[in-house]
Amino acid sequence: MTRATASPATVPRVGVLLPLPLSGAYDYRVPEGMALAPGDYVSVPLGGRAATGVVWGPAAGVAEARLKTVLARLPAPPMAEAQRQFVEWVARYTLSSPGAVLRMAMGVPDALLPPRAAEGWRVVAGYAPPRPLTEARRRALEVLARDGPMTGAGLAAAADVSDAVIRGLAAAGAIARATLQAAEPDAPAPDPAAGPVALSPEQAAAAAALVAGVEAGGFSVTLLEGVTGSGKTEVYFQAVAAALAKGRQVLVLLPEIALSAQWLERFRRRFGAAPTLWHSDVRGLERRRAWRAVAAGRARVVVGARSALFLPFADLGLVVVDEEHDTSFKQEDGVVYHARDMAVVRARLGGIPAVLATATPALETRANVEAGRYRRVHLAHRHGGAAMPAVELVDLRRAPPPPRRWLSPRLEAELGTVFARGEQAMLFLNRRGYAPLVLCRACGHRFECPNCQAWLVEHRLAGRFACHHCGHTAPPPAECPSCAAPGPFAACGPGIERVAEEAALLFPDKRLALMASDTVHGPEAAAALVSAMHAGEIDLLIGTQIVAKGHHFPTLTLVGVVDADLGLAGGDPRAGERTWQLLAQVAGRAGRAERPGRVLLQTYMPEHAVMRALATGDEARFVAEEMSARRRMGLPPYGRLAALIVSGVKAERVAAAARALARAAPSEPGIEVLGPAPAPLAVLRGLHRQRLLVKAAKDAPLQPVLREWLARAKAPPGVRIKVDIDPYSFL
DNA sequence: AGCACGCCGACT
DNA sequence: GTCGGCGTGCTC
Repeated sequence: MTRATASPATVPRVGVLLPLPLSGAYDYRVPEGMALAPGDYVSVPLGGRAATGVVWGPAAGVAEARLKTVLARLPAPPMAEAQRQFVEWVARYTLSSPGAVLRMAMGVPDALLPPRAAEGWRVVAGYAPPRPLTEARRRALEVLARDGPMTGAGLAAAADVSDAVIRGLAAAGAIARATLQAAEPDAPAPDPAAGPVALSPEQAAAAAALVAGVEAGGFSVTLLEGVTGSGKTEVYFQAVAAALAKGRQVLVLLPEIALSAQWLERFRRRFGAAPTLWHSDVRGLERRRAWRAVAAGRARVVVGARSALFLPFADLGLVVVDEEHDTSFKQEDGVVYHARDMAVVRARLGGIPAVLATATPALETRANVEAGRYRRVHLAHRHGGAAMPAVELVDLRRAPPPPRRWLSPRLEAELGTVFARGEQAMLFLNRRGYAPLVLCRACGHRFECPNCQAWLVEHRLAGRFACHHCGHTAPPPAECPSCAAPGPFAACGPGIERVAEEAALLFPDKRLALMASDTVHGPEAAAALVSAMHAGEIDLLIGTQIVAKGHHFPTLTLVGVVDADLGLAGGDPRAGERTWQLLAQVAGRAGRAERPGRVLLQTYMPEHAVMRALATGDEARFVAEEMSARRRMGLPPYGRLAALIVSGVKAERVAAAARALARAAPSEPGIEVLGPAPAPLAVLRGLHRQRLLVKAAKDAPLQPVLREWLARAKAPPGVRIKVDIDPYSFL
C-alpha cells in the first residue's frame, strides 16, 4: 500500500475530502502505525464531532497548529480511483465543491459503520428439558436447535410462539442471549443466462454490436436508437449480460425509476433475479445495504435514478442510460448536472462502454453521432412486426370542440369507433388537476400562489387549489379574497381531471382511469394501473407525461393528444425539440401489438414544424431544421450555455446584485453575457429571481471564466448565486 | 451539513 | 432585565 503521507519533514499528514461543501480537502495528521492510501474511508474530527471522509491525496500544508488527527480508518473497500476522478471532474465542470459531489457518492450517513451485530437467542448447551414441556416451548426449542441462533422476532415467527414463551424459556434457563453474526444476506445475483432471449434479426444485429463493445472493453459511447416498440430494452440487456459474464458491475439509469415496475419485471424474466435498486424512495436499512453491496462489488446490476451515477462502484463495466433524451436526467437542486452527460464522463474515466438508448435522441446526442464521437445502432422496425401508428392532425381552428369542451368532434368520433371495436384508448394532456387557472366571476381576481409568481391550479378531486412549483395547497376559499364575492369561481382551461369529466359525459358506460404523478402513489399503484390496462379493465386512460414513459399497452390502439401545442409556448429554445420528443413518445404507446394504432393530435398550429414532423414521420427534416436553427443562434449542441440564477428574499437587493454581476461580466472572446432579466418564474418559493445567461462558443473556456468572474463578484448578504451549466429548464 | 456566535422581540 | 429567533461564518 502506498502511503499518501508526503510529510514535510515533520508530521505525517493526508488530505481528506469531507462530504461537505468546503473548498477542498482538509489536512489531518496520520497517527503512528496507521497506513492510509487514497480512497480509504476515514473518520476524522471536525468542529467538535466526528465526520466520515475519504483520503484524497497529499496534504495541502495547513498550519501545523490547526492539524487534528485521523480517528480511524474505516473497514470498507476504498473508493476506486475512477470514482475519485469522477467526483473531481463533476465538481470542476459544474462549479461546485468536490465535497458537495462527494456527498452524493456517500449517499448514506452511516453506511460505513460496521454492520451492527444483532442480539438473539441460542439454546443453552446441556439443558435438560423438564417434562411436561408445553407445546409452544417445545416448538421454540426445536426451531432454535435446528436453525441455530436467531432474533427473538425471527424465533417467534418461525416457531409460531409469542414473545412470552421466549421470555419464559429464558427464565427457565433453556435459552440464553447470543450475539448474532452480522448477517448481510445478498439477494441472488442476476444470471446472464437465466432467461430466454428471442430477438429479431435486427435486434440481434444491434445486440451483437453492443456486446462487441463490452467485450472489447475500453471507453466507447453507443447510441441505441430504436423506434418506439422496437425492443431496445431486450437489446441492451444483451450488453448487460456480456458485462455480467465478464464479472463486472453494470449501472442502468432510468428516468422516474419509481414508476418502472414493467421494466423491473422484464429484467427479472431475463436475468432470473432482481437488480439492486437505487433511488430516493430506497431508504434506511435497504439503502445502506445497497450502498455497501455496490461498494464491495457484490451488487452486480444497479438500476437507479440519476443519483445512482455517483455510487462508488468497485468495478463498473458498463453504463446504460435508458430514455437518454429525458429531461428528468437533469438535476436542478444542489449540484446541478445532467446525468446522461455525466454518465458518459463516468464511462470515459472508467475506460468502459456507455449505451444511450432512446427512440428520440437529444440533439446533443445526434450531434455527437454526426461528429463521430458516438457510434449509432439503429432499430428501424417495431418488434413482432407491429406497424408504426398513423398520426393525424386535428386542426382545432377548423373544427373546434364545443364551448367549454376540449375534445373535438373528430377525436370524439374516433374514440367512439375504437370503443365500438372493443379496443382501448388513451388521452394525453400534460397538465395535472382540473383547471390551470381560477378566476373570480365577479371581479376577475386570479388565484395566485402566495410564494410564487404563478397561478394556482384547481384540483377538484382533492378539493384544493395547488401551486405546481412550491407545493403550496389550500382549500378553495368561500369567497373571493379581493372582492368578497362568494364562490364557486370560474375554472379556466383543462387539466386531465376536466378531460376525464368530459369523457365520462361523452362515454358514460366506459371505464376511465387517471394517471398523473399526484394520482398514482408509488410504484405499486403504477403497476396496478398498468396491469388493469393489460387485463382490459380500463377502456380509456387519461394521463400526463408519466403515461408517455416506456409503458407497453398491447391492446391500446388510439392515442388522443388533447393539446399538442402546450409545450411550445414561451421562449425556451428547446421547446420544439422537447415537444416533438414528448409527443413522439406518447404516440408510440399506440398499436404496439397486432392491431394498428392511430394518433390524433389536436392543434391550433398544424403547420408548425413539430406537428408537420409528427404527421409525416419526416423526422430527419425536422431534426435538420432544428439543428440549423441552433447553429445559427450558437445554441447547444453548437455552442454552450450557462445560467446564473440570482435569488433572495428582497426583490431590490436581488436586482441590484444581478446588475452588479452583469457589470463585472468578463470580456472574453467567444463568451457573451445576456441579462439580467427576471427569471421566467420571477418569484419562486418566496424568492425573487433574476437570471443571466452566458453563451459560449464550443471551445471557449466557459468554466474557468465563470470561476474567475464569480470569485470577483461575490454575492452580497441575503443574495445567492446559483450556477447552472448546460441549463435545460428556463424556469 | 452541524454548530457556534450574534443582534432584535415577548416573557419567567 | 433574560430566553430565543435563525442569519452568517467556520470547520484541517
